[in-house]
Amino acid sequence: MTMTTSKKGQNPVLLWFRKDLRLDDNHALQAAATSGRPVVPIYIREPEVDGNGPLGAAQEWWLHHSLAALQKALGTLNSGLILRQGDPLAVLEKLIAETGAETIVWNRRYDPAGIAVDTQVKKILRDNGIEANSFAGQLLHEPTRLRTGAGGHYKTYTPFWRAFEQSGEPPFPIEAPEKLLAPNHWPKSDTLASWSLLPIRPNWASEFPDTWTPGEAAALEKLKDFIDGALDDYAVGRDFPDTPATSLLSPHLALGEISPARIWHATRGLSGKIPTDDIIRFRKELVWREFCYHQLFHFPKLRTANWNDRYDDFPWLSDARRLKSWQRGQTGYPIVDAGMRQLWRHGWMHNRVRMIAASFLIKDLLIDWREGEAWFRDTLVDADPAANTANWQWVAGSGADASPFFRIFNPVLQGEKFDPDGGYVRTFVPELSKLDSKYIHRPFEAPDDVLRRAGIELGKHYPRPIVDHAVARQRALAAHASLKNDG
DNA sequence: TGCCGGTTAAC
DNA sequence: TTAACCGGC
Repeated sequence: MTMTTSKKGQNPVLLWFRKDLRLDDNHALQAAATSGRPVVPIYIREPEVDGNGPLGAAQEWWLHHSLAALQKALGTLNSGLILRQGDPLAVLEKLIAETGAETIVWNRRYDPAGIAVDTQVKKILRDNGIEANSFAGQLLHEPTRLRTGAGGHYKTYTPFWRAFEQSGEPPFPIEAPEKLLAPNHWPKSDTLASWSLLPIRPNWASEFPDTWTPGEAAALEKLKDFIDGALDDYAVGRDFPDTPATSLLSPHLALGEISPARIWHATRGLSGKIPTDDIIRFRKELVWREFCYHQLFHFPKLRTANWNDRYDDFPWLSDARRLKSWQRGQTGYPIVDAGMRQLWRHGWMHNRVRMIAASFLIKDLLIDWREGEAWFRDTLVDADPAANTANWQWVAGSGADASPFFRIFNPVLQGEKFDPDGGYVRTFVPELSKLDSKYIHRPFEAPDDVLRRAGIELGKHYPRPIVDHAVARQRALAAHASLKNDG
């Protein structure tokens, strides 16, 4: 049968994948699979919005491999994945014309640019007689679901968490379908290689595969490993960057290779009916993700504007040299440099170290948090439009329920507290690997003979601190005090 | 999900 | 001399 002879009822359903690159717990997929019609799964590489690519470079590396994995997984359902690029509405209209589709389904996304696109697409397609249906599943609950007693949105985490807990269990995940009906005629697809998502020269992602396996299968495996292992010590272990105590699920979540509902419900029943401290702690992190989307939904400018406009007059410094030192992990503070180099090598940084590195940029260097947000967005494989922006504002003090600005991390003390033996530093700052643990977080205070024995000449093998923390702290407090005191 | 400096109390 | 505590930033 050819396209032109296909009868009504055999018109395919377009299944539009976005940041939901999975078969498990996928409601749009479920709707397509149970429609009784052939399904044409598609992925559209969308153009830049707001002068920023939708994805940073590290996440494009991930996307490449994730799409390859999804293509393969769809193959096991006797289906496939059509790749197109361009303005989504134009691409969809073309695909509708090519396939005769009368229905399109997708899972909702919650970043402002995505919402704007989807709202327009849905309206225009519906005006043209196309059935366009969207589904939930990227969050545990829709960002509009929880309301304060006064009917507004939450501005602090603890009441949000309480309301979340009291509002009932998140929906249970659904299983992947076993089969999809293939169309009689597959539309043309771009090749994945033609999108050039992988870095070529220099290949800064060369070590990513040692750390990461993108794709749904690896995500589910990682979840199982975490539940069976590290979750048991999560509440304490999560703060120690040299300990494998975190889930490592963030990049999988960021592109929707695994659903938060799947994760949430996987943590039940480990120790009877009552969740342990470790489980609660972990679930609270999932709910922080929800809280970040809650903020972004109700304050769409979150990436570019201070949530608290009191910070609009903050006297940030422009300092390209120091910004570059921070980006390259050459600040002279080992815990900061280890974190920034882990970010570059693995596309990921341990959460505790993210806070330390972010505090250093904002408070020790007085560089605008937006510079940090942009760098993380480009280099993190788990970059998320809500979490990345909300968390930078959290450190800066400008965000919702943010850390007070006067909470300034001392990078030496933080290193000594959370990386006491310096194992994390030695891994990512190898030039310090032979330094005594006593000085591993303060090489600038090490006696000459200690440095000599470790083969280190400060200023040559490893930088002296680019700022004196005690001085920088005072400068930061003074800068903060210069703001109008209205809250 | 701080740090700092001052005070107090025990030795 | 040091640990514990506290207020201020």
